Amino acid sequence: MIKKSTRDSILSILKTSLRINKKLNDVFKKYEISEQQFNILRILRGQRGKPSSLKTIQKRMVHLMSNTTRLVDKLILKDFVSRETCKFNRRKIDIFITDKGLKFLNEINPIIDKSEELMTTNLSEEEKNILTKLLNKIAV
Amino acid sequence: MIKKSTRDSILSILKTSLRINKKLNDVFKKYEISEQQFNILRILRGQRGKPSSLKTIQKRMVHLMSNTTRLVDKLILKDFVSRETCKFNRRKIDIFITDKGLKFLNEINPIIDKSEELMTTNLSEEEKNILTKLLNKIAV
DNA sequence: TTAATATATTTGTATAAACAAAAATTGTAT
DNA sequence: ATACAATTTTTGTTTATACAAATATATTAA
Repeated sequence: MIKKSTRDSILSILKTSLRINKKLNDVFKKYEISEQQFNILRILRGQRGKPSSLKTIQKRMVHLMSNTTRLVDKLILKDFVSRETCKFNRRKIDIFITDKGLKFLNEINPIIDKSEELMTTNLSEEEKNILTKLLNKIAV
Repeated sequence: MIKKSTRDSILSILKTSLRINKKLNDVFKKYEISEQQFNILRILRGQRGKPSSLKTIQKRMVHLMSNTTRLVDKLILKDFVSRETCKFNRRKIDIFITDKGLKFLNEINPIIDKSEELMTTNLSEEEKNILTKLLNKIAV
């Protein structure tokens, strides 16, 4: 028999995650971008000019799903990233964020940040830290 | 500027949720059922013989997505549920879990439970309770 | 050098999800 | 009774996801 505390905590994680995603997606939708595309942009910005390969991006993505290729395709259509084959290893694809991509990111990022702050207003600093610590001990 | 504690806690929730889902899906996959189908079966079992309408199921589902119809279609193919139009309101569809469905659920449920216990072994009872309490204060 | 193996990306395909619109039935107001 | 609105479910369509197979390049070993 499963413990009530176990079921409750697991279920709370799943449900809270869905609530968070829902709120974030409201913002993403307004800006006509998907969460995954947004995450890729952030990963690329973090590179500060250095190119990323698809593999690198994929490893860092929150949702490690399969089709980074097709996500990048969409970002290219929007002119948010550029893609060229790596000079030193032609198997690799170098992906960069464009100025337009950076500009877009700088526009939407504070809104996401604000949304995240708003979602956690009911928690103190200390509580957020405890929460993070506890979560990191789950399903490792 | 977003607080580190905020970003960390939100990201931890999303990532932990993905880890949990991944582990659960390993079990579901082995039993050739989807998480959503499993959830529907559990909702139906909770009715103890009383029929559920699609609407009721949808409201109780963790992922409140749209296509309960097609999920039920799949459960019917497996003979896990049955469907008939409600006698009193012909717009409604009465959905029941079958004996085969119950049997299946009783088989897979303890495995899911065990998996959930395993995922939370690093937390004490008290920690799990704290976790649940903190999560329920987020994105409400 | 050649063959075999490993790595990185792309493509194909099958399935699921999101969303809107349609269809069927019921309830309500005039 | 009729028209109109509300409820419940189904269907259509577009997009996303998961997974496997294919392709291209690089590395290693014989």
